[in-house]
Order: sequence, then structure tokens, then C-alpha cells
Amino acid sequence: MLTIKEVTELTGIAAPTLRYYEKEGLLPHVKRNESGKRLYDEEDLSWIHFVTALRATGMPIAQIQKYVYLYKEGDSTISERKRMMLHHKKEIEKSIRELYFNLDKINYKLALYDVLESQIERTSIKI
Amino acid sequence: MLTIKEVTELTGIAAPTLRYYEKEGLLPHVKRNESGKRLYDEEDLSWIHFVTALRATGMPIAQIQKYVYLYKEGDSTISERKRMMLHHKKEIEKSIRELYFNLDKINYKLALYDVLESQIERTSIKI
DNA sequence: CCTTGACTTCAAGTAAACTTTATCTCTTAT
DNA sequence: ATAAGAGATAAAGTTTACTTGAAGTCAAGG
Repeated sequence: MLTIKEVTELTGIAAPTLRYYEKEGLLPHVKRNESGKRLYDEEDLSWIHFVTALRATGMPIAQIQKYVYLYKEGDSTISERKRMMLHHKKEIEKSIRELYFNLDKINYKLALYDVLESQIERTSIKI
Repeated sequence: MLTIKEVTELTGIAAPTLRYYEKEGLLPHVKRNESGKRLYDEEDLSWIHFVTALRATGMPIAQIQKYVYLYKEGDSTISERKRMMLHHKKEIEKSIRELYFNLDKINYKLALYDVLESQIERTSIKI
């Protein structure tokens, strides 16, 4: 069982953020010791990693809340949770496609700069 | 020359957002007619598309402001602008890599759901 | 004992990027 | 001549996701 400090060191997530996630219901079943301090086990850690992956891929807190709520409901919600993940997978793939699409535009801009710089170079030689 | 309404229809960007971008200095040289209404030409449109690409790839407004400021300074800032674009290109590539990395985790989760569902199916058949 | 350090809670504050609202002006169709 | 519709400005409001601050609790070390 890890303290909140150990978890911040292990995950890089700030303690207030961990508390915030828990308060918002993103981290089910985090335990406490006798005096009320948080204790994280392996399962908590894997929830944290999972939530982090969802956040890093743009899933809003509210949607993760809903997912965790379904998780708590038990096995009867498995197909809905799977549907959520499938949908999110498609959203990530869409984000990646859009990033590539816009990356192309940046690369085009960079190519223009190459042309511009070589023009300036040639001009300088002429002078 | 297009009115702001025509530009919103062409680009899908709301009029207040176009005004906001201009006020923040992201759109240089947008002209006005005699009565003060905005008129956009081809160059304005390509700025709008460029700014949109930068925003869609996560560049903050403040950084775009700086870029446009450099652009207004003239040719002497070409190498710095190119450096900015190169840096941003690397940031986009990093985002893409991170999305793929986290997509893997989602796919792993989905695979778990497949296993779970087939288990439930088999259990049902047994009963 | 008592102070220090690591927690706790709750409320308020922050940052970024828009968006909305209120008020005003101008052009045009009736 | 006037009412509607498009557009302008400035200021305030909204949303999302944290982050910070204030105030209190508790166990351990000097």
C-alpha cells in the first residue's frame, strides 16, 4: 500500500490532482488508514494509469465519470463500457488523422521557408 | 472581398471567433469598408486556414501572436519563424506518438472486453 | 510537551479560449 | 421615413481542468 506522496513520485501526478480525481469519482475504492490518510494499492495504480491514458487522449472528466459509474454497476454494464471504449478509440484515431492532416500544412509552410531561405542566399551571392 | 458572414460559412469559424482572433492580432491586415465592416480577401482566408491549423494542432494563441508579430517584422525574422514551425512540427509528432501510445492501452482494454464477453457467452451456454 | 511534516477538507482562484450580452451604427427594403 | 438585418465594440460570462490557499488533524522526533 502506497501513500499519496509515493504515488505522485511514481506517476508524476500531483497530489491535489489525485484528490480531485478521487472526489470526482474517477478512482473507485481508494482506501484510507485509521487516521483517514489515503492508501493506494496495485488496482488503484492501474486505475490511475487508465484514467491518465483517457485524459491524455482527450476524454473529458465527465465521460470518465460515467465510465466509472458503469463499472461500479457491475457486469451488466460491460457491453456499454465496451461501446464507450470503442467510440473513444475512434475519436483517438480521428484526432491522429487530423493531426497528420494539419502536420502536412506545417510541412508545406516549412518547405516554403526552405525556398525563401535559398532565395535570400542566392540574392546575397549576387550582391 | 468577402464579408464576415461569408467567411463563417466558408470556414465554419464563428464570427465572434474571427473578431477575437483579429483583436488578438492573429489575423494581420484585415481590411474594412467605408462604414467599418470587415472585408476578407484571399490572403486573409489563407491566414485563417493557417491559424486554424496551428490551433488544431495545439499551438496556444500567445505563440501564434508571436509568430504573426515576427511576420510583421519582415524578412529579417524568417529564420526565427522557420525555427518556430520546426519546433511546432516536432510537438505535433510528439502528440501523435503519445496518442498512438495511449491508443494501445485502449486497444488492450478492448481486448479484455472481448475476453470478458466470450466468457459470459460460454457461461450462458452451460446453464 | 510541542513542534514539524505529511496529510486532510473545503472553498476560492487560475488559465485559456472562446462565447454571450448589451448597446450602437449603418444600409437597405417597404 | 422607418423598421429589419448585418455588423461593430467592449465588457462580462462560460467551460474545463486543475491549482492554490486556509485551516485543521495526527503521528513521530527532539
